[in-house]
Amino acid sequence: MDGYDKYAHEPFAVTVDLAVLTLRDGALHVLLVERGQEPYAGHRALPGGFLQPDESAETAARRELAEETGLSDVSGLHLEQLRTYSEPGRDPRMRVVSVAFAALLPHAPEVHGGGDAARADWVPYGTAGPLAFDHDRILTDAHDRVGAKLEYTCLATAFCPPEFTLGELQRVYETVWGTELDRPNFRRKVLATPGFVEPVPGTARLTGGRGKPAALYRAGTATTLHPPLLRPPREGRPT
Amino acid sequence: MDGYDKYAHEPFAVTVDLAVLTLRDGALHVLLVERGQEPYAGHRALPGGFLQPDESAETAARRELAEETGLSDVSGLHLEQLRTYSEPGRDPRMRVVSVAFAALLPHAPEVHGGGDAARADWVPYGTAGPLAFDHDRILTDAHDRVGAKLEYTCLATAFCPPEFTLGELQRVYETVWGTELDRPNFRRKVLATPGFVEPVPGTARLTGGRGKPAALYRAGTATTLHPPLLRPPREGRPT
DNA sequence: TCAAAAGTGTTACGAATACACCCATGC
DNA sequence: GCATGGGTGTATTCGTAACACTTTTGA
Repeated sequence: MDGYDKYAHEPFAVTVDLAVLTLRDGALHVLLVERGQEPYAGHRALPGGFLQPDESAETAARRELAEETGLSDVSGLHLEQLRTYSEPGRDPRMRVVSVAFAALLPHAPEVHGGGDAARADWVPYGTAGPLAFDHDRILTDAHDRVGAKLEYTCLATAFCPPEFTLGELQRVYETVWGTELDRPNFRRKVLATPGFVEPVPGTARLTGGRGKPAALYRAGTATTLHPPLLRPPREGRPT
Repeated sequence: MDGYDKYAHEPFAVTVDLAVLTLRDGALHVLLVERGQEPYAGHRALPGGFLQPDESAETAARRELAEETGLSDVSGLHLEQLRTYSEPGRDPRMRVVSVAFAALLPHAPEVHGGGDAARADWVPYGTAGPLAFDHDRILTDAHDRVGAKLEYTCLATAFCPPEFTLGELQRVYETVWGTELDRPNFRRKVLATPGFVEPVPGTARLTGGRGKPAALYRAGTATTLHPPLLRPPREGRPT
């Protein structure tokens, strides 16, 4: 609008923040860093950082994840824009507009601090106390979004390793939603949706050390679920 | 993370872009401006502009809409973040990160150019030729998102005036999806979903000049649809 | 009387639910 | 054997699809 003067407008800092979710020991975990600097030094926060001049928000998200937590070249990392948080005052230092991402991981590799993060840890979802900035809000939004997308997309496979059992897939839904599902019905539903999963022939794996070995499946080619796999309507939730 | 120097990082310009959709004469229309300045002077583009230092993206979106098209104090304007476009090079002048919004309007008030927009017009969706910047992509994303959200939210009422008939609501679905729906079934489905619509007692309105006057409804309090109102699975669409 | 739009009824099919039941493995 | 987890079968219930039919208006 005002032509070409790069400094004609108040400069905005643009950052990315990542809500990295995974399943560990049957519980939803989130990747948090401990901030090494003010503001909020010593507090926990979502990993993230400033965009560099030549990279998109998606690129910056992967870079920051690698720098701050050691997660790089992660196979199967699902990265997806959540929304952008731009309220004035969300960072006390200056005007910061942050593009938030939700990231899903099949396994939970060990992480370590780096860059501006004093340390990095997997923390069970919901036990992290107040986070820095508006990161509690971002984390809640990420959880809501992931829970909703499980219903009508194949997103659940992003929590699973390349080959997985239907029991593992079901535990993804149960963990994220916090509900129990009927195993036979879940199984039929998933197998009846073309492209959701495809069998890996002739393979099986013991899961809990006990029980019948389960057949293995791969993620299929579909991305959306028609019809959707609706979560059971809990009372108290708005219809 | 380099502390407090506002100019330590390359300055990013932050803008908002709006895909404003409405129904006119039974067809989906989008609000486009004609750019008055380079780059893309004379081309059509989505309305939008730069964030100011003291406002959020949502605030900026409403302000730019008023400035560039004369739409201000619009009752029933539904505004919703779409995603943020941050690829380097999407604006030839400098690094611009744009927060895109989808906006839905019940009626289509007359609009006029203003600010940096030479003119503003309602244009039938799909007839606008190539838009400036990556605005074709943004517009497509907005249409996809709205179409998808009709399935599992009450978003359709955002296209309707405060009081509307079920026929009008059905036409929203049919226009956005480009399909025909069975009227009796649509009717039952909508009325069976608590909180979707509520009747306005003792009122009726003629719709097409002919036919039986239709009962009027208001938007209800629900925001999500359980179970969803799925669009008919067209062949060719991925399941 | 006709066309157009709203509204009701009915039947058939398919999906989701809630189970009971069988299979394979480790201990 | 028995506990544990995987896998199959089935009856019932509910939602949807398809379509016939009635009602109320303007022309």
